[in-house]
Amino acid sequence: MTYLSATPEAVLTALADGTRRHIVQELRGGARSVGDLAQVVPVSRPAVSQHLKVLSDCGLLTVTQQGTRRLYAIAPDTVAELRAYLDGLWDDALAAFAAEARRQAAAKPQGKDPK
Amino acid sequence: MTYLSATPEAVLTALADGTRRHIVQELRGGARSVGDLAQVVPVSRPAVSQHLKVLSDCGLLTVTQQGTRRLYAIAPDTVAELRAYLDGLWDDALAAFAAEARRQAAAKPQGKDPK
DNA sequence: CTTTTATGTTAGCCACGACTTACGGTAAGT
DNA sequence: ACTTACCGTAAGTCGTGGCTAACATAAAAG
Repeated sequence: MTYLSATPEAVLTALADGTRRHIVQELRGGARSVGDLAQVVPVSRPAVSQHLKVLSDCGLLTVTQQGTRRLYAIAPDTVAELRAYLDGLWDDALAAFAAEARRQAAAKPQGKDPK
Repeated sequence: MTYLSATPEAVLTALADGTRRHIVQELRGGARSVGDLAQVVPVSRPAVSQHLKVLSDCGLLTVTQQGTRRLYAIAPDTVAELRAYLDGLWDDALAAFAAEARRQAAAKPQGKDPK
């Protein structure tokens, strides 16, 4: 629980399951309880509980206990980390793509424009 | 040239596997061949080929054949689509988080939420 | 045309994980 | 204290998917 280091790989693995994506979709509007989510997601309540454990273990959800109920909500920090991870992927891919385009333009003497 | 990519869900499912993430990481620097990737990834060459098929089927990689070799590269468009999908997923969640923080700061008592 | 290189494809085995049922535990209401 | 509501956990089943090994394919080289 004290593992603050939520690796983007773990978050991606968690988001691979469709039921977990469904749960995250439902949490867009705000925090909700387990039984509340179980009424929307087409699986049993324990299954929802297991998915919530996975999502909170990877740091994507936070838990706040109110009496006998537990409210789960999306953790913005982990979201920001995942976005940064994908941004890095996107930037490097774009640079490589541009380099490839330049190399192909230089190799093909179609317009003779080596930039 | 720009093929229609599959759903972001398929991309997330593809990125769930660690070996496939490893392959994508290796492709950040630019396009590489299958045998070249098989020397870096700790699995057999056919396994790499299967992963590359999954990654290109979901639109995340592009293939360019040069003689007997096949060069795989990251498709920036699909990465951008995935980023947009994820951004749409948490945009509302971030607003809900801010609203929740304000509500908790304003309402001190533990009022039940009749929903 | 035969060989070599580089890759895609298939069959089969095996592990991981998603799901359900059943049970245990905790907090509020009566 | 008893009951009810809400939730987490354990055990077990079963489908999905990743891996290796063996075979098939295509293009360049000789």
